[in-house]
Amino acid sequence: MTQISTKPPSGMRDFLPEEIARRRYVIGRVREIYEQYGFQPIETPSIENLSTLVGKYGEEGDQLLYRILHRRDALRRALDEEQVQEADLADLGLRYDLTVPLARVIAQYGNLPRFFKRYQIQPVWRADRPGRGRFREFYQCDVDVTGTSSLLAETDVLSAVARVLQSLGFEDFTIQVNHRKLLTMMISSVGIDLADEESALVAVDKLGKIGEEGVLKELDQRGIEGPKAEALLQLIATDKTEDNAAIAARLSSALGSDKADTAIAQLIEIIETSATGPAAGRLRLSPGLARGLGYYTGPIFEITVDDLAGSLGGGGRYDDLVGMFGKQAVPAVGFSLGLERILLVMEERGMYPPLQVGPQLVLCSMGVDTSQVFKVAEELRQQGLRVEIYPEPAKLGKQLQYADSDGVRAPCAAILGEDELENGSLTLKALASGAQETVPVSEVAARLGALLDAPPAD
RNA sequence: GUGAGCGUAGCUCAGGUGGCUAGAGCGCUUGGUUGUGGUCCAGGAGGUCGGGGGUUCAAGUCCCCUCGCUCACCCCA
Repeated sequence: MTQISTKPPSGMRDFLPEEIARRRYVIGRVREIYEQYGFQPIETPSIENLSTLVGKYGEEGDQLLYRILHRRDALRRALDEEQVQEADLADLGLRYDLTVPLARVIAQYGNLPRFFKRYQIQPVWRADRPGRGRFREFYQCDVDVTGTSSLLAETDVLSAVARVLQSLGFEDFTIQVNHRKLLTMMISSVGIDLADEESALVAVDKLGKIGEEGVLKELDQRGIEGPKAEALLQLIATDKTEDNAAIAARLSSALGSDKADTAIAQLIEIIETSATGPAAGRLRLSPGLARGLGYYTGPIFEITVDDLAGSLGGGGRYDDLVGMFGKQAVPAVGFSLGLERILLVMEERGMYPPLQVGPQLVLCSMGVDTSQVFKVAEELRQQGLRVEIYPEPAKLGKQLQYADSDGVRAPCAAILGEDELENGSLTLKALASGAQETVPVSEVAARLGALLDAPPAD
């Protein structure tokens, strides 16, 4: 093939104006509400030192990091080494999430507020295989609170994301809640070796998808003996009639340890505190919820809706991550909304309001000098209108057709001919109804609304 | 990484068992209509049929390889 491919790389996308309008609408809501909850925006570089990223996400995550080769001489030197290791060839990587860069920022700057509440909406990159709602470059919308172990931070973060979804029109989401320490205790209480913890959790996490039979089979494949697997499944399996209090009581008596009770009490406190906010009634104790990322230490969360296999977002407490940068440990909790997932579900459910970003008015002209046309356009723009000028001489019909074509979809055309120019006026034409009116240039913005509302002329 | 399916015009897609210059709708464009579009009529442009190889007198069609995309699994946002 001699032609150069014009497609973007697999898993990456171009966004055309229509798509941008939808993305901006959602991002706008997210920002508005995150700020209402007192979070401040930050941004960090797309590229981090590899040492910042490696070892934070578990083995699987390390595999999915996009690595950036050394440049020029450094690469040549690395290639000349006797036994070249993959690790020697790269020193930088694209960020895999927004949480680790935040932890680096917290460790780096000593003068941040004691309770740093930040949000961050930027793309991240993962080298895995694209699928439905999965991309190699995708946006996350993170909120985090650092510097406090108070469970109010959890409540705040969960309420903020619940409010975002609510304001976008979601009525049916569930926030699943679990605790990392509870998972560990469940694993050990049934006699599974802690070395198998991660493996067992992956299997357990699939309960909702593959059912009890499926989980038992999967646990067996992972070398966990039948009786232990059964016992673990007993702990995590819940049915819809079992409410949060019942699940909590059951786990407490089954595990019978103070540590377990502490974790359970934390989750209950989060749920109870949230009861007066937007997350009320949405939180559900899910003993099987595991989450893949390695850095969580306390409560963990995930938001799901029934018609999406994955999640709309997830988060949790990560009290040890900042300390991994070799400085003082700082407790933190955060949540990440997946922009692409939200957009996918909204698209499928038709949840977008009408969004208009193109020109409100296309200025069409007939036999008028371009400098005059431009002058009039500027006057309209000064009135606050979004104005596009038809740039070439053409028949009026063609200009009108263009103004109403896909991808422009201006609600109105303005006609500037010799007559209008002479009178300092424009002929406005509402393109949907055909209603038409000649008005002074200075009054176009004021008259436009009424004209667009006018009944169709025939 | 595993399994299945699909790649024909800018877009959505037709093209039984191989057979003339590869089609339709939409879109684009010219004219009918020297300042009124979205209807109608007549024309026009646009395709290495994803790429490479093979079988054949003959391949969009059959076979092999390859690339890309989609769906499911895996994992995740």
